[in-house]
Amino acid sequence: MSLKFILLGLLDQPRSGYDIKQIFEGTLKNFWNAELSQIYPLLSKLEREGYLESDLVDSSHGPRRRIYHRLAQAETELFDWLASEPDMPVARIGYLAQMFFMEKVSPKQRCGFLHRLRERFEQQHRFLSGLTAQYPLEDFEQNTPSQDDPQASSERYLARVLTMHHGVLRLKALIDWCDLCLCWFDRLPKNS
Amino acid sequence: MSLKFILLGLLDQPRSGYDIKQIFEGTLKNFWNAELSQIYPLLSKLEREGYLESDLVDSSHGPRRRIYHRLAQAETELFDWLASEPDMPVARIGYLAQMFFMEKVSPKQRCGFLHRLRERFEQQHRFLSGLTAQYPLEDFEQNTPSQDDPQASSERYLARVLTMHHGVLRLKALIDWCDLCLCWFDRLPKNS
DNA sequence: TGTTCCATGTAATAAGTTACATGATTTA
DNA sequence: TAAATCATGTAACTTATTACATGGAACA
Repeated sequence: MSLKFILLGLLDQPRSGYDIKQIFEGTLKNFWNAELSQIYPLLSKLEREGYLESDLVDSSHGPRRRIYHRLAQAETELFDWLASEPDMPVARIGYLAQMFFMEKVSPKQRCGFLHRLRERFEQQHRFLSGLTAQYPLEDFEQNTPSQDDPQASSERYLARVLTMHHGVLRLKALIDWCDLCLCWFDRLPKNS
Repeated sequence: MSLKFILLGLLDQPRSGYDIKQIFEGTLKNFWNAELSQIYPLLSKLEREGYLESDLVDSSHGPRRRIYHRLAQAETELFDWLASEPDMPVARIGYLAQMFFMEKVSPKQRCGFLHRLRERFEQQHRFLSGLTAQYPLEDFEQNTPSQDDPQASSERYLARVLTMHHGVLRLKALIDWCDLCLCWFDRLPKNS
């Protein structure tokens, strides 16, 4: 159900399904993803249900594009979703399921697994750290210049910058956890 | 696909679908969940495919139970899964999707949302902290007594204790993130 | 006698992935 | 001329959720 609201949220300005997929690939992929084969049918369903309208627009450099824009009903339900309870479904963490049974394999395999896991976390952490460095929180300070345009600039994007910080803090904790695991696995006799 | 291996992993001793659901509710729910309506059909599919066998056993206090046990093929594929790459599908974090659009609502609603989120993390963190306290890592030290029984006790469960620590560290980071968000939202003018 | 727990299943629906099909335009 | 990118879709399949159906045993 969340994907519906993500699409409605991204249509704060008119966009095509292809445009939306670019946004998933570029910035949203840290906390959500959707394939074009899921986006296109859902957009047309939302149009049938009265959330959206679309126009076919010729493109200067490719085939015609179907550009969607959102209607009043979309904004109402979007705001309801934002004001409702935090969406926290059951976590499904595949690598932790593997970890749960990891006692079954050799110490060498256990450590190999954790090193590979750590390296992946490390990569994502480096990427997100670099990204957040480009948007310092200090720029959102209230006694900063450019208070003349209350609607534009800084305030509009604070929430989005904070979503990046979520990844940074989370990944740091997961890297620490890998180190904790490697540390304790090493204290076990190597003959099991 | 992970659920298949979780079921195979849990069948290190003979169990029924109902037994397995109890384990999900009790300890696995921190990183996975499955309903009985998913477990029963998958168990019978895995039996058809030659991973499992089952027997109908009368119960002293209720209807007869179908008890599954795993076969050689199950163990082979289970070990392959454990030695393979860490299973890290695209994260789908609904509350972060909400956060991404949170600029659209009032500061009061934003903070309400984050306080509710923080409270949920706090609850889970308290629960898992209490649980890990019952299984101190020090008990797994290699120069500890009871090295006389190498197969039993401590070593067998270290990986499982470490999966709990994953939750503790992760939730601590998420609580810190909520505090960071609340701190920076408070610095914004209250009139938007 | 009603509620909870034990126990196993099916059916319908929703959400997500992979594969397939089509065709224009741009770039190497 | 071949490959990559732009652009929109359908079909088949897998995974997960919710609702439904059944019936015995324990307990209050």
